[in-house]
Formats: sequence, C-alpha cells, structure tokens
Amino acid sequence: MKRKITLKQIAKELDVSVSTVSKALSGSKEISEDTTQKIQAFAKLYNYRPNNIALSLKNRKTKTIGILIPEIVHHFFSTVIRGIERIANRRGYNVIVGLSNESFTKEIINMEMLANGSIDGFILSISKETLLKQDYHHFNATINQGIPIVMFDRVVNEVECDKVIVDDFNGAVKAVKMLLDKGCKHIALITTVDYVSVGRLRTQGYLEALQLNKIEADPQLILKIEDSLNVDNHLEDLESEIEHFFKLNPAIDGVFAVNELYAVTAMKVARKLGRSIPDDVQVIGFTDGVLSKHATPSLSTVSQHGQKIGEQAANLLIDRLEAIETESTQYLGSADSKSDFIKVVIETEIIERESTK
Amino acid sequence: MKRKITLKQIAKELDVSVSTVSKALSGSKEISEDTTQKIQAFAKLYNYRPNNIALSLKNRKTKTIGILIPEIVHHFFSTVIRGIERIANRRGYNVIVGLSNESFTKEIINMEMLANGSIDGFILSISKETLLKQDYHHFNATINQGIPIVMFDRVVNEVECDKVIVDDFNGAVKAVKMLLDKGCKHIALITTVDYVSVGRLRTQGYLEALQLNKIEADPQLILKIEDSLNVDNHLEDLESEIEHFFKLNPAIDGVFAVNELYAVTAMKVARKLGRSIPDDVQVIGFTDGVLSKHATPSLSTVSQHGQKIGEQAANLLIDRLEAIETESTQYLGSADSKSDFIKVVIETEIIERESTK
DNA sequence: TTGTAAGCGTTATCAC
DNA sequence: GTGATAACGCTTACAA
Repeated sequence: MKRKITLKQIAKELDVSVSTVSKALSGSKEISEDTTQKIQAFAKLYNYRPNNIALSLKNRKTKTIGILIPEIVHHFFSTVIRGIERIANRRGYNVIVGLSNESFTKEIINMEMLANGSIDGFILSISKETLLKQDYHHFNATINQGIPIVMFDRVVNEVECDKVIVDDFNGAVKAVKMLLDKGCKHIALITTVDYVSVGRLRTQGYLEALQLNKIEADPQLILKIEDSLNVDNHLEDLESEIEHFFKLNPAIDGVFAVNELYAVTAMKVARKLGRSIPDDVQVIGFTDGVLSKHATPSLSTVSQHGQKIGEQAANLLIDRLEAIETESTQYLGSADSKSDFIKVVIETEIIERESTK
Repeated sequence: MKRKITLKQIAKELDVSVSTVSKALSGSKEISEDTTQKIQAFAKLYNYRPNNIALSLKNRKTKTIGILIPEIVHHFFSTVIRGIERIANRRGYNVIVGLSNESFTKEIINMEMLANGSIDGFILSISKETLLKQDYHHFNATINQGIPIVMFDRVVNEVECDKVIVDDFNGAVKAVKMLLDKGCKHIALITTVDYVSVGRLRTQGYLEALQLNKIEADPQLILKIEDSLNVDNHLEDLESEIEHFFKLNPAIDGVFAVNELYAVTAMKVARKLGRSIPDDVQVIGFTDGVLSKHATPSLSTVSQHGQKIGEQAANLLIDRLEAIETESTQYLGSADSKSDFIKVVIETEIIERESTK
C-alpha cells in the first residue's frame, strides 16, 4: 500500500526543493528543460496528483457545490441532481449532497456542516417544515457569510438570491385549458395544502384557466390532500379519500392533479368506479416521472424538465462563484452586486399520453 | 458581508496567541478560567466554527464518503443513497456523489477526482461498461492507495473489498417458487443480457426454482432484453418485443421479470392481448419501486431493501475507516487485515400485491 | 497559564 | 535556474 506521493517526497527523492518541483510540474519556464523533464517523468511514474484539500485551503475555495434537498427518493429531485452534476462536472466542480428530509432542523444542521469551508455555494430546495415555519434566517446567514445560494422549485421571496423555478402557474393553466378544449365540463382539482408554494401556484393556475373560459369554479370540485397522506403507508387513505371525492361529484369528467401520484391514484379510483379513461374521465398530472410514463393508461402530464432546472441552477451558481472571484481580485471595495439576482423561469411542456383524448 | 471568523482573528482581537484560542475553545484546562470564558464568549458572539478544510488537511482525513453510482434517477440507487446519507450523517460524515452514467471513463475520472484527498473512502456500484470491459484496475489502484472501497449490488470478485449484495439468486428462486405454488405451469423469464451480474444471478435463480420442482426449463420461455431497449426512447420497442414474445408463447401463465419495468410492461402487453391479470397470467417483478406500488394492478415484487443496503455499506465503510485510524496509531507495522473482507448479503422479501393471486 | 513552532500539501513571492 | 519563506486555518508538542 503506497500512499499518495506528495511534492515534498518528490523533492527529497530528486534532491531538489519543493518549490522547484511545484514549478516544474506546472510547466513554469523558470525551471530548466532538464530538471523539468526529470521531475515530470518521476511524477508521472509515481502518478502524482496534487492534493485537493491542500489546494482548497490555499485557494480558499473548494470547487464543490452543496446540494440541499428535502428528499432524494423522488424522481423530480434526482433529475435535478443529475442536471447539476452534469454541469458541475463539466465545469470542474464536485457535488456534495445533504438531505433535509423535510425537516427544518436537519436543513440547518446540514447547511452549517457544509458551510464551514466544505463548499463554495449551495443549490437548494426548501423543506416543507421550513416553509411552514417561515423561518429563513439560516439562508440569509449563509449568504451574509459570502456563500452564494441558488434556490430551485421551492423558493421564497424573503431570501435574496438567484432562483430557478418552474412556471407552475402557467403549466396549470395550460393543463386545465387542454382539458377544457377536449370537452371537459366538470374539471376536478386534486391538490396539496397551501403552504407548499408549488401547490398553491398550480391551484391558482387551475382557477385562472376556468376564469378565462368564463366558468365559475366549484369549490366542491377541489380536493386538498393533507400532507400526511403522501406517505406510503397511507396509500389506502389517499385512495379512499379520492374515492369519496368521486362519489360526491359524479359529474366529474376531467381531473387535474398537482402531482403524479394523485393523478395515477385518481385514474385507479375512477376505473374502480366503472369510469373509463379517457372516455368518461380525462386525467392530467404534473411532474413527468416514471409513473406517468408507465401507468396504464399512460398519463398525460405537465413536464417540469428537472434536469434543465438543475443545469440552469448549476450554471447560475458557478457563474456567480467565478464572478466573485474576478471581482474581488479587481478591487476589494466591490460594487454592490447584491441587487441584481436572477430568477430563471423554466417553461413547462404538456406531454399528451393515453389519459386524455 | 462578514466572512467567517478564524482563530487568528479572534487571537488578534483578544490579544492572545492562536494556540491559546484553540485550546480555550476545545476546553483545555491548560488555559485559565478567565481567558477561556472570554474567548468562548467572543467566539460564540462571532459564531466561530472551525474550518473543515483546514481540519481535513491537518488530520489527513476529510470525514466525507464518496458515492459512485451509475445513475441517480433510479429508485433503487436513490434509496441506497438515502441509506448511506442517513448513517453518514449520524456518524459525522458527509457524502459526495459522483455519477458514472454507466461509462467506464466517467467512472475513472470521477474516482480520480475524488481520490485526490477529497474523500476518505468509496461506496460504489460498478458501471455496466466497466463490467463489460472487466477492467477493474482503478478500483485496485484506489485500494492500494489506502482508500477503502465498499461495493454494493453490482460487485465483482476481482476486487478485494467489503461488499453488500442482495441475495438475487434466492430472491429469484423464491419468486418463481411462489408462482409455481400458485399454480403457474408455464413461467416465462424476462431478463437482461448476461454481463450484469444481478441479471445473471436472477436468471440462475429462475432455473434453480424450476429444477427444484422437476420442471424442465424451456428456452423458448426466456426472453433476454438487449440493453439499449432500457432507454426511454425505446419504450415501444420493448413493448413490441415483449408482445412478440407473448404471441410466440401463448401458454404463458406466469411471468418473472428481473426488474420493475419489464414486469409492468409485460402486464401492459398481456392485457392488451386480452389476458387478465392475475387470472390468466400472474406477474412478479424484482426491485420494489414506485412503479410496482402504483401500477394497476399493483405488482408483486421481490423487494431489495435499498435503504438497508446503503446503511450497511456506510457502516462497513466507516467501521473500516475508524479501524484504520486506531490501528495505525497503535503500531505502524500493522497486522495484515487485508484478508478479512466482509460480504454482507441482504435478504430479499416478497411483497404480494394484486398481480399474483 | 500562555506562547512558539512545526506540520498537514500547495503555490506565490522574493532572494540568491 | 533554483531555493527559502510565507501563507491558507488548524492542532499540538514543547518552551517559557
């Protein structure tokens, strides 16, 4: 077992100084052809690689991005990570992942753990508990320490930073509009409770689409699912709640659900009640994951382009990181660049499959 | 914007030496009650946190684990990450994620990128291309550098390290046995090409179960899916290939598929051909993901317990990391602990749902 | 009780 | 053309 070789060891071995080795390896032409050759050959032989940690300490930057998300076993979030990783890798960064598990405390702990020098910046999506508490001090504290943040999907106005969001509102408008165009008269909405902003926006989009078509929204046709019902163990509860909802509203001929699970469950329930899809009831979901693609019938959805979100977020963060770098070398009393934060809106796209006609 | 405060700054501010500050903060009783108080108060006020990078350099360990997997948008892998993260976090480690994207080259690049001091050890699952090439030098090189590796799921005998695997063979035996017990006479196998070891093992399990029941395996009933068909764009090809297979073998009354997708697609095709599930054809898959749970009818599967795999892998790695630590402080000419690598086998579990009766 | 100095692995500045 | 020195932030043996 040969530990990684260091400059010091090469220097000793070749009987030169450490700085000579360093320069030779970086191809500095201060060093003679001869020694450079010798040193490079030796380094290659022993497979020398500079130690990242030492470089990080010296350069005061780690070239790694911290990702902080509520949950990783989730198609949307893993797609975003894939996008981030792709860009990060291409631009010479690593990604370190922390999971908040939807918990406020875990979010803070993770954040502090990484903010102590481990990463150069964050890309994150806020946990539900944090959204509920509306306590965002940890984000602002981090930003104040000079660590930039890019938020995606679940973002919040109270924190000034770059953001990448999906156009939830218009996505919902488009989806409902499509159902209307396809002849639905009684469109139900299956959504979440309000504090998760994306659920709220999609609900607003639903209302907007109805209004645009001069249809009065019927509160009876809106089902808000309690958060606890998302958990796997409560699958039956979800089903029975939706079933109850369908029975109360036999006129339903269209369903817009704010996520895949609700949509697929709605289809399941509808068929159980003897309604055929898409002939009796047309269904469209939000988030284009595995479920939508492989359900029977396959589900029409509003696609969020998670990977693109990740890519955009990564580019924004790295751009800012590298801007800071050049800026602070130019002059220290840097211009107030705080004001111009960017908010990128990723357009949604409707993917038509078998659940609509 | 106040950058994070350092020991040096505290020292200057309070007019003491850096080492005094360091000691005071670590609660050393070398330092007087008085100064300790003063320093701790000041540190607290300015929210001092030691810089991770500096600690890593000093201690020659980073307290972070490198995860290297082929793909993250994948229920099984993300479940494993969740398990790793959970244990890592609890034991004071961070996780940094690299994706090989099933590519040999990317696997190597990522590995080298992280092995240069960024991580203390790896938890990984081998990319398909690497398995195909059977070139494992980078794993061995890493281990030789003193960086321990724990492999999971897609493992290989050629590399000596700790491993965590699913009992693919027995899982498959159990699944097929169940189909037999439920009265199936003509059980089809839908599997992958052979070089991915898990596919091979599950195929062997299928054969074993038949043999145990004195049934001769019919090669006609085995469908090997080309790898490229897994890609999303080729979904129709997958479907038509399976459809063709069903038409050739109308006697099929049971299907064992080595993954969720094949199983769900088989159900879809069977129903399209007018067969009812589970009455005419019973289906069981492998890997308990979202698809199985939410398909209609819901799919019986062999569950792999991804999270448990991740937890075991993380514990194995951290145990070894901390063993190395104490070992090398005890005496340098350490005992040859290379030989005793552990292979943990996680038992599978059959989850019965609607696709079997 | 406090401070000095060395070291973790690098690179940059300056001197020889 | 080469080397000594300092610095990144921290800990710790050793001096004072």
